[in-house]
Formats: sequence, C-alpha cells, structure tokens
Amino acid sequence: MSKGKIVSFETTREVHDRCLCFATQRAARALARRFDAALRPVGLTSGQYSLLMSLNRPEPPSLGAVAELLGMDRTTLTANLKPLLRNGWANSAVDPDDRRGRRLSLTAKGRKVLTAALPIWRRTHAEIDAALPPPLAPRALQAGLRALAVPEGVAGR
Amino acid sequence: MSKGKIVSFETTREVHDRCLCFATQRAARALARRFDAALRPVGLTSGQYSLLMSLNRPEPPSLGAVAELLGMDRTTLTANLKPLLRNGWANSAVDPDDRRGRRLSLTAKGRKVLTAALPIWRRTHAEIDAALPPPLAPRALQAGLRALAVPEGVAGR
DNA sequence: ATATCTTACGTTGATATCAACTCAATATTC
DNA sequence: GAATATTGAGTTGATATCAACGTAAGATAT
Repeated sequence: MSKGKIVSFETTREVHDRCLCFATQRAARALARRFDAALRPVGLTSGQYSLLMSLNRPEPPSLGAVAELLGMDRTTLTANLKPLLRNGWANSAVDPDDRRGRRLSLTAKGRKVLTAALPIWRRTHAEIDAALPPPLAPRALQAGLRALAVPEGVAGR
Repeated sequence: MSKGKIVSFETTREVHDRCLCFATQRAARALARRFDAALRPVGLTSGQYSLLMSLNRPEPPSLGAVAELLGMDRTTLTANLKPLLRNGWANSAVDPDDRRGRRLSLTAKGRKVLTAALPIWRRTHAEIDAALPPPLAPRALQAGLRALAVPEGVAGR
C-alpha cells in the first residue's frame, strides 16, 4: 500500500469485456474442442486437419513457408509434424536444390484421411456459420481475425 | 484411386479462406505472441495475465468457476495455476464450507504484478484497436468471438 | 447407516506452443 | 578461396491444452 493503486474490480470487468486477446484465446479453445470432437472418427485433431490441408498443394512447400501460412513458430510446426509423419500421412524430404531445406508433402494415406475429413469439416462449419447471429457475418469475422493475425500486431510493418 | 475423390487445391483454398477455426487459432497465436512480448518486462505471459485478472474479484472463486469463465478445461487451469502459485502471485485454499472445492485468490504480490501489467495491456490493446480497419470495429469482433466461444458450437446447447 | 450417485479436483500421457540456442548449408565479401 | 553473414531446421526447456482415469467429499436413496 505504498506504490501503485490496486486494480479495481471495475477494471477487471473492462478487461474481460474488451480484451481481444482473451476473447480470441477462448474462442480458439472452444472451436478446437468442437472440431477435435467432430474429427475424432477419422483420427484427426483440428490442428492436424489444418496442417494436412495446407500441405495439399501442387508444389511441396518448405517447412518455413507452411509455418508462415499457419502463423506459427517454425519449431512448433516441427513438433506438430511428428504425429503426421509417424502416422504416414505426410512426408518430409530434403530439398535436392537446397539441402538445408525440406519439402513437405501428403502421402496417399494422408490424402485419404483428408478426403474423409472434408465432409465433417463442411458439416461442422456450416453449423457454426448458421448459428452466428445475423449481424455477425462469417466473412466479416474472417476479415477481423485475419487482421488480428498480422505479425506486428495489426499495423503491418 | 478406388474409393473417394482427392481433395482439390481449390477446396484447400476454400478451407483456408473460410475456416473460422483456423483463422481463430492463427489470430490467437499472433495475439498471444504480441502480448507475451509486451508483458515480458513484468514477467507475465498473456495467459497468466488473463488468469490473474480473473482472480481479481471480491469473492475468491472456485477453480471450476474460473475454468468456465476462461472457457478452458478444469485440468488445464490446474496446470496453468502452478506457475502462479509457485511465484506467490495466487493462492489456492480448500473451501471450509465444502472441502472438495478450492477458493482461488490473489496475493498482495499478485496484485502488485497485475497493477504493473495493466498499463502495458492498455497500451498494447489500444494499438491493436487503432490498427483495425474501420469496418472492423473492435466491439463487433468481440461479439463475434464471444459467439464463437459458446460451448456447443454457437447455437447454445 | 449403508450403498450409490454426483460433484470438485488432481494426475497422467499425448500433443501444442514458443523463446533461446545450436547446427549445417548456402550466399556474400574480401 | 577463406572469412563472414544469412538462411532453414532441429533441440531443449517451460508452459498450455485436453481426454481418460482416479480420489475424496458431499448428496441421495434404500
């Protein structure tokens, strides 16, 4: 009771009402739980689904490129890749043109899992879209989340 | 090449453009990184800040109540609490009225850390708010995220 | 009062997340 | 061509996340 004032309960309410970081974390947890449950029948988590989906492209991407797309640390991606490689869904091969790098690709088995998961994603996501209150268009939310995901906060840089 | 069709690259683009789960996870990671960096001087992570803040209330809440408020699993909260208890920022005491339960409270030290963190939160959050493109009002985003965080998806059970 | 049920937590095991550090291959500079 | 810088990944250590399982206290039924 010497230096600074104590944070009031009013302030606590303000933080919980306004903090986009907190709101985003909470929504992220809820959505992950929901998709985890929906995708369980095909043996995927929500994160694994997103990761596998981002490997489904004409040219096998590098690890760094995928990490940037997903907005996650490279080392996190390395860790997340392990279960996919272990299950034989994805492949990681040294890039012959630049032996520092690796090229990530889906295996036939991975494509099969992804094919099985797609209708589940469509159904679950349609439910979520449909249940959003009218003024909260899914596309607007998408745009907002995209803005929040910009590296240096939001301002760009 | 017998059973199902292969997921096309077009579909992959559709998923990445529309998936609110993916967009929310990515935004959550970006915001957590940003607040983690901003709060580092006071020794808090973004999650620890939110948790400490939610303990700042007149009546010491139970563990379950806090978990529900934060939208996280009870066992996750137990884990997240450990560093706070270890640092002497929070206290967990058996509820005398119901010895199954526990009451979580801030210590004087915890209040002090929270007081130091508050102006950092205000500054960082103001930056984020200010940088959101005009049509994406922070309050609208808040509402959207709140809707997404409803347990049973969005529809409310 | 005893047996059963429910509630509030904790523990364990698997995965996710990132900062800090290290290593190896390529690129640049001199 | 040797020294330095840059780039692409992996490793380690700390925390976060949740499902599955376990435990103890309170509530209910018989």
